[in-house]
Amino acid sequence: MDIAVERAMAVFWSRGYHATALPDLLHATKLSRGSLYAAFGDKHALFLLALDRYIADALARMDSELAAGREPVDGLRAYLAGYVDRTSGARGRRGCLLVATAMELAGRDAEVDRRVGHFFRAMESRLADTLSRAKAAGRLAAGVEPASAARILVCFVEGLRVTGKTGPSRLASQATADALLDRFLG
Amino acid sequence: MDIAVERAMAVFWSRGYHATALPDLLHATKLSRGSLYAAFGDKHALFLLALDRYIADALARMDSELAAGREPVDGLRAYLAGYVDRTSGARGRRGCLLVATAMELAGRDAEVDRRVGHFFRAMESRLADTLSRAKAAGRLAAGVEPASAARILVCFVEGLRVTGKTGPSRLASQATADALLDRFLG
DNA sequence: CCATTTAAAGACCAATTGGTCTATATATAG
DNA sequence: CTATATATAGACCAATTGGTCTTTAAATGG
Repeated sequence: MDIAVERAMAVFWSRGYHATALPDLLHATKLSRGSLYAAFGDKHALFLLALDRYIADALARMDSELAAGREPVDGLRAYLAGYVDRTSGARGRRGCLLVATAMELAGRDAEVDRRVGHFFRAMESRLADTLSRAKAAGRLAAGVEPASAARILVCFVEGLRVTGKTGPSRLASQATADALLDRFLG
Repeated sequence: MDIAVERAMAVFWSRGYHATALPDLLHATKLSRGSLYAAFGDKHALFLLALDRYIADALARMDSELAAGREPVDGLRAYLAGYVDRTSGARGRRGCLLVATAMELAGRDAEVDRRVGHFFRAMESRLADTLSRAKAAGRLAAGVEPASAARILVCFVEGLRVTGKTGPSRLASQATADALLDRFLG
């Protein structure tokens, strides 16, 4: 049933929660109505599974980009490059399941609230760790605090996902990300 | 009919486009079904009017915060403080009609695309102008380009709107905004 | 006070929503 | 080969969707 969650995730990702109708999910998962309800309960439960998978994928990718064995500054560059890639052109227009969900459902769905909050905290703490390692290696500019720089980066990349919906060019986005990182590096 | 658009805006703002049902709009505007359709055509047309109003309000506020007669750095501080206020606590949880709309409808609704694109361009150009004035006054740190700093700020404030859905504390958000601005100032 | 426009109330519509259930087909196990 | 479990297709459901239309009430202008 793993593949069904992945396919459902793709539909919710492209259309959002409310705009995804049951026939969309049946078509994407190639499941019958009965099988889908037997396996997942209802639309909302399936959505939460899809969201969980999306979050797990994002955090796993982050862990590999910011791996402890790597040069922290290289990790940050790879992390930002990944976001630039995912927020430019057609991939940018597709958007982000987590940001779309936060805007559509957070504050009205406690299960979503928990997941969104957890994701932002997890992202921020990984960035703060990496920035601390960079600072210890003397790679950060004077006066840059890892904790607040991490919060800035979280806002920046989530903002990239928003502006990315207009499908900006990769070049412009990359230059913007580079300019921000340059402000942090010594 | 101005007040009706304003009330409709408040509903779309709180619930999003798809989750707003006609009875919600009728209740909020205190209009009858017939009157609403006679005045605005349909749900989608009313939504676009509400979005236009939201955008006009945001740009007007920005023009006053970043007024040409003012010290540009003071303007930037006021601008960021406004975002901090609107993205913390309960106001943060309410979210942003423009960001929610971008995530929910951009790429599937050409009228929305045009408006979202216009808004981001307008915001970026206002910020770039203000940053240029700051640079001319010698208030910018060495190596800070107004154009890319403006794009960074657009991403940052839109990211604040996303993370704001978790209702963070005003203090933390303000400290983050201050830390970012400090990276730009000499 | 009357005539005319304007708006309100709400019946009504077909289509769609998420969800259940039954009947049929298909595997699978013995 | 047969018995049983599993999944399919799709009928069916009440509720809700956005939207129209008619009837009644309320303003408004003369």
